[in-house]
Amino acid sequence: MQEKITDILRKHQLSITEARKKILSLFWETGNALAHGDIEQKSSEDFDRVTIYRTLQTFVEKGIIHTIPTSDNSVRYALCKDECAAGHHHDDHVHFICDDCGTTYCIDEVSVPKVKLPKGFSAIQTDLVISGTCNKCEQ
Amino acid sequence: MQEKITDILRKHQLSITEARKKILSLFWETGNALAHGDIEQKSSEDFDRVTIYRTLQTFVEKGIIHTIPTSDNSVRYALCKDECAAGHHHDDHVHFICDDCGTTYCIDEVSVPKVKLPKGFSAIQTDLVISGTCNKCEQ
DNA sequence: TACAACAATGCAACTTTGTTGCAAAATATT
DNA sequence: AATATTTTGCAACAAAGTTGCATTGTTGTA
Repeated sequence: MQEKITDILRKHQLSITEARKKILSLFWETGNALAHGDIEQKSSEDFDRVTIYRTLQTFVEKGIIHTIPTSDNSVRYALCKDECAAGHHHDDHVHFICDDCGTTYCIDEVSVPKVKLPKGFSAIQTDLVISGTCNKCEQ
Repeated sequence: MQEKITDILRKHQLSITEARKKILSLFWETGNALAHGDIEQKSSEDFDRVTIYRTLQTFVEKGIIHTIPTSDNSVRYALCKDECAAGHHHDDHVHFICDDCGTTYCIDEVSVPKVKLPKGFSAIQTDLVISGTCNKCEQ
């Protein structure tokens, strides 16, 4: 586990620090997406708020995590798959946000369908975000 | 024009005030989506910041405008079509955000494709947001 | 039209969220 | 182990969003 974490950091040419190891392992443990606030709650005793901001920013730039757009002004982050490289994210899976429990899922098995745009519009990034009830909150 | 604006407000059982008329007409004039900041810039001399927050909130609740999720922590708002009612938004069109000029478009002619979700997940709202270059910034 | 009831606004104060510069501490490099 | 480089924490700040309350504006009714 710790081995895997440090491996990822090393692969992306980042120095191994406590903050980065902790935050990265939070993503691995939960499996789901995390907002800045989530991380702050789970590690505010260990790290300064500023460190979390900077760490997340670094991870996004290096292609370790990607952002998920939401309607409620709270960007969430989730682990990227291996194909993501620095500055070039290739996350074409669907994101699901549960209205009940607030959990954000990466639905890897469903990919975002291609869409034809009007003349003059060219797509670089496509995000499909679905909200509703997740499999834990159903019934 | 002014007639149309007051009509919309009346239809949604909202009292006709200067702030609401002004903000609603801003949406009609630009045609595109607006962030809170955009509105504040265009009317900060006329209204207090708080009034804009509350007006936007009211409009969303009444189904006059809808929010568009973005990855950069800046919720944008756009006019709803007639099918939207209080608390029940039915916007199934695609949203496009230009990386160059920042303009947010509602692409009404393209509708969001239906997506099959894993067992236990049920969708209530689906948002498809595409970023790239718009028809004014191309070439 | 004037009046009362109600709703919306502005103001002030506050909370939350995010940013920046710089010295101290930790990490990497030799 | 010593130096160069990076990262972190702190403080101070800027921006974004919220809340309570007195004042103003709007609506419905007489």
